[in-house]
Amino acid sequence: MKRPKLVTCGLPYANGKAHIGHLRTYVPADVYVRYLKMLGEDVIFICGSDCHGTPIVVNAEKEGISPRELVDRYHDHFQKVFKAIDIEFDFFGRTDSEYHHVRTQEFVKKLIENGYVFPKEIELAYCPRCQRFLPDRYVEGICPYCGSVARGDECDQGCGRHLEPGEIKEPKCKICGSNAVFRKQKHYFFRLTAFKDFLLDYLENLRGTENALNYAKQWVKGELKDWCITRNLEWGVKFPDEDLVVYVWVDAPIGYISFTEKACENRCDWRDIWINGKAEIIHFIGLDIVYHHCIFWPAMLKGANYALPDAVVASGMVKVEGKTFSKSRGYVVWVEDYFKAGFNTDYLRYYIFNYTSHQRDLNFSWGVFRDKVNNEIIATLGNFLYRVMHFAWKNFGSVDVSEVDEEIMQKIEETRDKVVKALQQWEFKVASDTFMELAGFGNVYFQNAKPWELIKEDREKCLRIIANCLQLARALIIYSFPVMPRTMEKMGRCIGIDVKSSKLDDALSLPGVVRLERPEVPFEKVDDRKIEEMERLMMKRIRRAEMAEKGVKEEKEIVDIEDFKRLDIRIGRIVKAEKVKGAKKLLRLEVDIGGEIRQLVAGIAEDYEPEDVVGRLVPILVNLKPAKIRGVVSQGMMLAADVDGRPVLLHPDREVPPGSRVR
RNA sequence: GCCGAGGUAGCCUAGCGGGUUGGGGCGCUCGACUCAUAAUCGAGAGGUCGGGGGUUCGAAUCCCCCCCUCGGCACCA
Repeated sequence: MKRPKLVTCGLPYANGKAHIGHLRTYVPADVYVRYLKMLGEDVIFICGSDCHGTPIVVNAEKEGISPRELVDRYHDHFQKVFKAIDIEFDFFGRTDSEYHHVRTQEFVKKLIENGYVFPKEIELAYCPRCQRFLPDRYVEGICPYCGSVARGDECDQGCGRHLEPGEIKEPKCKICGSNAVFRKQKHYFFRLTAFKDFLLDYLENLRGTENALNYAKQWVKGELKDWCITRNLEWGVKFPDEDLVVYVWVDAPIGYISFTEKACENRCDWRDIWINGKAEIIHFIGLDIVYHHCIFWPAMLKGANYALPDAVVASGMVKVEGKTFSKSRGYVVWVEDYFKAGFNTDYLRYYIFNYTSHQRDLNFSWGVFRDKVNNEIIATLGNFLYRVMHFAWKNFGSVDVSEVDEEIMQKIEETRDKVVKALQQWEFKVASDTFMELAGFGNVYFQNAKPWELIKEDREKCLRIIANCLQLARALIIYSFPVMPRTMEKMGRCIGIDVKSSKLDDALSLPGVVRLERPEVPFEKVDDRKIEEMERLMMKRIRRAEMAEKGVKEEKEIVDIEDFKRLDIRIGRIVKAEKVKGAKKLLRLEVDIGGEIRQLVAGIAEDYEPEDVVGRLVPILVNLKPAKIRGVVSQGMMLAADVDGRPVLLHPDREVPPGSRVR
């Protein structure tokens, strides 16, 4: 009997909508689990909402609702999303439920009992008006080193230094804006430092993706610090005998245990998995939470006498159209957007699973999405399935597939072996490329065998060819089912396979007589107009975010033509340019504005060299009140486009005399 | 700044215990075919292997320096 497996996904934080970054972890995990099941493994797949923590409390407050109401909303949302995209957890729980609190408290008590938790007085920012202690990200003040505006724990806009509690000057509460004070308070710490040797040893044997393991090993070799595991909040799991809750990163991973308990009800004993170590535990996470899963979590488990994870599989981060994923800057693809577009959900599953190595960053692009769907899924895989099934149905109706060429069976078996091997190495792109290659092989075979000619001359021979092709099609449907379950279930029906209950090895056995139904077209093409629409939606979102960030209003107030006429704008020719001493952004320009040479200062030195601009025609606002900049008098202003804060020079469509008016 | 991952043709990538002309896929060009969703099949063009230096008879592959991208840096999920 093989060791059963428990597969988990990093818990989505119930504070925002599902986006493509979430799917980057969940889709491959789901596909992996489906393959395991088709390999006959006993596997439990769990996940759930992470419901605690400060941001949820603060956001709920902002909206004037309770944290639970906020969590309800996103918990439901995620469940709907997962259902819609065929991510099938055996259990999807939530960390604000009773059973999870019970499990967490028991866990923490065990840590205390084993001597791994100790109290310590620390100084924390406290807002007298809100009457509460403030997490660092809700404290704003002045950096004692450089004088910039800084947040509680780091001078994020200035010198970048890490700030210790109590260091920041003039602390203010970011929520209500009033002055904060520092107060001492007793908190509890987890003795992470006691686990250094254990972790070094453990990480040597932990399996998973290298990006996670190397990163964790490096951290542990350095200095570990004990870890504060309590917070001043009402919302969360109560810390035993204190008016504090446990830190969300303590209780969230314990969700893996409490959700397993629920998933195991009437099925198995969760203790076999989490206490007795009888199952293999595999965590799928995003690269951003490696620290918690490879360091905190194993130490906690060890400290509380639980079983340890066997593998941590970390997915790379998602970029959007080449830019760093950012909700606030608009570089985000919500799963809802995708649903609204009405695309087959299997496309997105394939795209995410196949786009690049699981460990690498995935650069989401609607254009690439369209190409992959139209050229790979449809042209290669879909076309092979359809041309074979359609040909067989139209010409024969039923085909005896009790005998298939050795060459074909070998190819099918090779493909299975390669897929399985790739999965074991978490090389998901390789796994899916492998069955796509089989589809390519099928197309070549069909093309070379020319059954459409044979049917006229040698019906028997044609039938043998088609039997071979049908066996290839069966294999393809089975092998690609975990990635594209919805479509492959449909295609399976046309060819008489119940894929849902199939095993991978079924592709290696012969079905006998296959009765064909009129095949459905497996996939609809992705339309360019739809893609353009999605791109426009994203551009709109990005632009709106940029506006909001810069604080620029959509349009300035309406002005009279007379107001505009007051501005004297002319085309001038730059006749001389040099850098302003001591200023890296400034150039001193001499500009011919039509019989008169003006001196002005322009902030373009970071983007243009003096010799690049001499001779150029540029628009100049000549009646601007003169100003002294860095000791140099500027009699006017050169106009330029502002692109992300960088100047881009403007010039007339054709040569015009200096002094020409702009109106 | 520190740590990790990465930088190979327009895009996705293989190769990285050094060794015959750096593989594959998409796109592109040309040709073939028509069973099939203008799908398929064949051929071809396209690369200073991030930059520079070094080791070597020989480097994408080893060493040094630099540049760029992404993630993390713990009381922030």
